[in-house]
Amino acid sequence: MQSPEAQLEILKHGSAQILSEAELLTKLRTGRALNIKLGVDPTAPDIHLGFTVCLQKLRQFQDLGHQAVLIIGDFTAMIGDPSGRSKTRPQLSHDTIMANAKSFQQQAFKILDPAKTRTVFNGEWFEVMNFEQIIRLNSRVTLQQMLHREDFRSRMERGDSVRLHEIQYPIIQGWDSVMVKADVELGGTDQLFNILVGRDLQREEKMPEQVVFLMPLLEGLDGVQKMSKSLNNYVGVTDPPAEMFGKIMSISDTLMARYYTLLLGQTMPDTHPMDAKKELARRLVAQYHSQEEGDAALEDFNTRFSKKDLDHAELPLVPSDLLGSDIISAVVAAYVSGFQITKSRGDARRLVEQGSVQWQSEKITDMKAVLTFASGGVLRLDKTRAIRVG
RNA sequence: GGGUAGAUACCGAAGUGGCCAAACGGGGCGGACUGUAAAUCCGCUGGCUUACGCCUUCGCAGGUUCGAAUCCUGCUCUGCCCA
Repeated sequence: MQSPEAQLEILKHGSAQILSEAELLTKLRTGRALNIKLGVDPTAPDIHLGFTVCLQKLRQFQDLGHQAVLIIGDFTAMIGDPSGRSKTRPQLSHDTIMANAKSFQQQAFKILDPAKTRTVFNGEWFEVMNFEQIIRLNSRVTLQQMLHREDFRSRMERGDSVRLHEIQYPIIQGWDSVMVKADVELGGTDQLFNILVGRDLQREEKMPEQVVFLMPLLEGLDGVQKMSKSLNNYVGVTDPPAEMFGKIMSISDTLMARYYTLLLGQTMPDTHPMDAKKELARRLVAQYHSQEEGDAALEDFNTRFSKKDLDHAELPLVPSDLLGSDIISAVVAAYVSGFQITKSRGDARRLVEQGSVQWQSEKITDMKAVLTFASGGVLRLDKTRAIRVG
């Protein structure tokens, strides 16, 4: 095992903030395997690259001989966190959550070492709590403390509602830390407050306090807002190779540098930005699928977009009898059958009108055009999608 | 419980009887230019229609009117102030 000082050096890389390094060093010096906590709410079955930033760090801890404690928030997920502006999150059934948790773990283990991971569900201790215990837990935290939290404060200033149970979230999360005796809690920078509450609770329980270990938040594909499902700017770990590759190719150059450090832990190579981006995309596909699929995705991207050779690209096959003979119906059918995307006829008409649709590399802008979709022909729909007539 | 302001399309926001499928901004999509980058320019952005046009939509349910996002009644939800 590496010296505590060396470990700290390794761990610091890529982190946003550690409270405090001195405390962490002290813990590392004890020489025992530390409990490194990371919590997740299994509200969706798949995870995205944003979350892997923390998972990678956790893996690093494991490689240094520490114990990962992955907390699946089955309890918290079931309540449904209604934060966010407009809609209340649908409450999930226990079955859905457990299914999500299962696929979540599967994906997390693409990064984590299962041998050094303890997975626990927080329903284990919360479901059995009675009201008295809950009140008692609540008595440990002040309202002022909770209201100081940035996102609550700003929501109140904006005049948005904050429901009472939301201010319990930090407490719930903090109690998790007590239950698993966390030495370190990992999280994004937006977790600072929650993790600090964990420290408070641990102190009250006369326990050593956990170190707060924050990772930067990964920006989503738009390059501005943090990667999240609801903003639809994410790359899912389970996205098919071509899609994953394509999404990465669409990011800005600035963002690419960041992805290199946060997702690969490396600096961006000093090549042409486009080559650097292809390399980034290839490696991410390789990591979450396989080396071969990474190479294949790169090759396919090259034929499709760099050489603009749709004829030799891998495209979904759509039987000609589904397409009909008018272009509008064909486009709609191609979206549904090739990509499971529902477009209205108006959408399709717009695409045709605006010159997005091509049949056999010829732009079709006349929506009255009657075409024969011969087998093997390529129908281009938009920038990224095309189908082959089967 | 009392008072008061509000609920408009993906989001923000205008519109307060007909000229409203609803200004404007953002986002999204498409085109040109590119490196599926950035920047810029142009177009589109409820459904059906080649089109004329038709249909559904302005929190929900009723009502007034030739005609309602706009007026009336009730309900639901939210902010703020008071208790």
